[in-house]
Amino acid sequence: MTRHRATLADVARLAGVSLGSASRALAVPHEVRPATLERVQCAVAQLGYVRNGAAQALASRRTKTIAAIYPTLDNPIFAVSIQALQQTLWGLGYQLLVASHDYEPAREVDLLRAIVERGVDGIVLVGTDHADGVYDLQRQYGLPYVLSWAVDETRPGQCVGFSYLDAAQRMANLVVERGHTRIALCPGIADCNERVRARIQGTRAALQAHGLVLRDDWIVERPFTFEGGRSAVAQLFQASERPTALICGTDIQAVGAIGECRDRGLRVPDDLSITGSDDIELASLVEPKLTTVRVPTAEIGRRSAERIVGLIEGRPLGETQALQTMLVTRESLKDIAGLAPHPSRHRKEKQR
Amino acid sequence: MTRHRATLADVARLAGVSLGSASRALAVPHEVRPATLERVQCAVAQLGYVRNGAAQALASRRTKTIAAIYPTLDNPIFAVSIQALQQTLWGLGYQLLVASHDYEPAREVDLLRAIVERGVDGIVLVGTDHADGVYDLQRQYGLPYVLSWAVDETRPGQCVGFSYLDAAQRMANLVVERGHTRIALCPGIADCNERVRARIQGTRAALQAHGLVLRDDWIVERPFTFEGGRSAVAQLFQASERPTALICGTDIQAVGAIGECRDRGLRVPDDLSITGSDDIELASLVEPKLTTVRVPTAEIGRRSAERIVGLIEGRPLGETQALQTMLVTRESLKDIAGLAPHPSRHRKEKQR
DNA sequence: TTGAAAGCGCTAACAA
DNA sequence: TTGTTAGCGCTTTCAA
Repeated sequence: MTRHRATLADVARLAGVSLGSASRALAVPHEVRPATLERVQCAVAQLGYVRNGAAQALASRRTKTIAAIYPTLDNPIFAVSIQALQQTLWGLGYQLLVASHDYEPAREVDLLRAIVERGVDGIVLVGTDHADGVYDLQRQYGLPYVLSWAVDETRPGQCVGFSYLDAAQRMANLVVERGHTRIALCPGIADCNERVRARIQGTRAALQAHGLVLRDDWIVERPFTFEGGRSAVAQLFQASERPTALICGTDIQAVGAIGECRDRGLRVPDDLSITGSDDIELASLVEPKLTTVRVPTAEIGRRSAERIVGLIEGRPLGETQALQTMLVTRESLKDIAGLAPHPSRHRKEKQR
Repeated sequence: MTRHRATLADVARLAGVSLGSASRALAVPHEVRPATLERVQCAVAQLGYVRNGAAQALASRRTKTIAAIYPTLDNPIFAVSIQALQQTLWGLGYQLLVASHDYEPAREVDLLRAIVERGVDGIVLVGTDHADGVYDLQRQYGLPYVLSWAVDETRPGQCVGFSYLDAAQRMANLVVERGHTRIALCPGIADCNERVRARIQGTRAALQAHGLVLRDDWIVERPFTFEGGRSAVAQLFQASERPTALICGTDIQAVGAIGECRDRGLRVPDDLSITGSDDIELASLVEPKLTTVRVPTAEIGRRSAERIVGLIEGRPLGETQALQTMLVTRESLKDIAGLAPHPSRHRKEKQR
């Protein structure tokens, strides 16, 4: 209720110590005499003193704040990761500033500039594909940064993620092993998104290894939304030649695709197998349950927090290594090996 | 690449103007001579000058940052709202600091204290039910705040939300009109959450108005997660007497409940009608599609941003009024009016 | 272990 | 319109 907040000088005065001692009592309590400490603490309580962060930041050159820039905040995969990031940072004594660029590269540069102006100790970005301005700003101001959802050998110690390439290959292998040869891909939108490109590349490689080809007109780039998945199905089914399997870049797209199939009277997986990626909680709640690849969503948030703080506080945590992903097979992917469309094939189905 | 960032003094020196002019050129460009402005801008560009936010905050007593404290960040309803909040704030020239307390009141006080220390211009909270410490801190430091997801006549101009009471009543009315008399409620967890209490109260009132009662053992308090919905169904179906309808507090719980029913071989809505709330995108993608109540999720984020900034900048936006909600009827709620449990009844089913 | 004092980089009041 | 200057509240030498 006082007109202005008590300052540290007020505290020092009331405690009968110097400004320096008061500051130390708060910052390094073990370096002041217990008696001094107590008097300061008492004065703090009495005045309801709360530190002025701006002054502290100005004098110490540390803001104890990390900024994170995401494509969007409302994709569940990012939301879960942000939640873990924030919680971990809080445990480490840092606050989290968030922003989203909605997949617009230019916007990301603007955001970053504003954030640098505002002052943060470190930055967490998503992926490796950023406008030059992003890296320029970082270089210029020597801000520590972590690229989450990424692995990049050229940036040891700055990435936290898993291999999208590997995950895509394994999923494609699984689909092929289940007997599919007419496979479509709804990978997201490749522009400015190396994760989407890795997905395409991995899928293509896996198909080629089996003597199949990933047709260009069956790569349907759509946003990472339910609607994106819906519209991919709509697009694929307006052509005469149709795939038997659709590999989606995210579970969200896959669920949207399933919904669109239902609305069109297509049975999943009988008429179309659909797979997702991420293994969000929803994946096992939809009908049919989704075959997908589990990715370490919360772990990425947690480790990104630890790593950026480690970088800031000069505790390098060693090189990063790719986190593991895991195929989760459920009902949305049908085994059609042995059920050849025309000629019959024979092959053991169970357990491979 | 310079060892330290250029300061405004550097800019002023290079431009051959005073510190004050340089400051004004950046803050109020129309109040300096065009020639001066240009020289400053030129120097800024040449030095790659970026303002020091801490110094600016210290001198001006404004941080251009808003903090928002949410129960969790990964509930889609909050994620969408946060996204809108952040985008709107960015347009108004503010940054967003976020934190989550995981429904622990004590944690919220800690977070708020840390945030106040760090320095923000205003705060956005969720709901009205907060530990005393929260309001104490606010009062003590005179921080402007907005309560989102709330309506409260005692705080004119500080709330942005809709009436949970009204929404709950209307949903309960709908369920009763469809012929249900054995109605269970999975409202969330009431402790420290006035929204959940309003839901219970509204549902109870609606039932009473129809001469029905909301049985205490059919109020199943569960977290706002898929799992919460699952476990509500599990709980209800271990008793011998069973409801014909389950009203869930969120779509997430409703989808979890549907999943649990499926796993137990119960048909929705034939064996159990299920309704949700929020009308998240998923609501129309699950099978059966969810009857729910649409709430203005993004609008709440947007308006909260406008309101908190209005409060800070002394542009009061007038009293807040409750936003509107809308019942959305889909397949998960069965019309059993006219279909008596044993004796058969006849009545037109379609289109009501 | 403590106190004194010099900034940190900027804003804003005031004077010119 | 511009320059000068006194802080904003804290951290951090340096000396005592």
